[in-house]
Amino acid sequence: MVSSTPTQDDIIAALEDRGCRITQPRRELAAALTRRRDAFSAEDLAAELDGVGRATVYRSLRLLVDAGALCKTTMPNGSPRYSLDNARHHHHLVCADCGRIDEFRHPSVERMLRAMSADIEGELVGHRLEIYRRCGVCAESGG
Amino acid sequence: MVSSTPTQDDIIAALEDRGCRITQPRRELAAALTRRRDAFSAEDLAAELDGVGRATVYRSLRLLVDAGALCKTTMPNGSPRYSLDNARHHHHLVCADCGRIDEFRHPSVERMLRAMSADIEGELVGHRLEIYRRCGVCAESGG
DNA sequence: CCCTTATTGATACAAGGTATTGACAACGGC
DNA sequence: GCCGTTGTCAATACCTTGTATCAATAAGGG
Repeated sequence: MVSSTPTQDDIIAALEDRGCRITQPRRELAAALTRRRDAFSAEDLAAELDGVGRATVYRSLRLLVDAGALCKTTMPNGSPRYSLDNARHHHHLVCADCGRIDEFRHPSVERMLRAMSADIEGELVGHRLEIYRRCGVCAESGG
Repeated sequence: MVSSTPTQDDIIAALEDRGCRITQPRRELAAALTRRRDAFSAEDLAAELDGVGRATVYRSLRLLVDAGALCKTTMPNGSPRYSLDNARHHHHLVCADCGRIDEFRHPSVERMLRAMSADIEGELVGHRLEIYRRCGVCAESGG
């Protein structure tokens, strides 16, 4: 159970758990991920990893999202960003200005889903929730 | 105030309200929209509107989303869909199987947002919420 | 009816991602 | 420790969902 920022080994372990082979490109990718403290685009990451093919970066990102080691978040303009997954179940607090992504958990979200499932026909199979805000830094700097 | 499924005239009116010119392509597009009872992709619509350029379709869809006559929703796989906007403020109930999109309003959503805004640093500027389910039809037919 | 200006269609381009394919390398078996 | 299987790789082509550009056109106010 990973409960704080994952290390390179945590990411590798997530792949091993899924029965994936641990290859050199995946090791490089895991290392690059742990160096990133912020949210990033797949293209950014691919550009950083010179020896690794673009398709491999995309494939690995998908694997890691499926494995729960990464989160994929949508910016207000629809552009996707990836970030390390710190906690179990959470949602995303996205700064509409600087793009910074924080995870958060709030009991009201689960409460909302429970309340809705009672009133909704059919079985709930998932949800997508992003909260957009201006973060503290942007609120101060931006007028 | 449009409160049930909009007609072609409602869509045209939404464009007029924004000071847009009512052109032949936009009339055709509005007619095509009212013929669609389901959610659709922009490419589908563009393919249906033979005389209308692809760029025009995309431009008009954006206008109509901005004007509040259309909703843009994200499917579980990330692919976008458009649907007519029936009510004022609402969220989307998307069937993960057939792609059917229903609008819904539930007080718990607003309650959740209020509760969170109290606990979140910075100003909330928006949100994105989709609920994925299996609709009644799919639950019956699909085993 | 004319003039201004928004709008159009065509086309090129961009972002983000998947499919294909021949080559390669991980790793289990021995 | 070597070998064969098979997952994975890089490269590349392609797809989807748009946006930018630009010359030609048509809406609609005066």
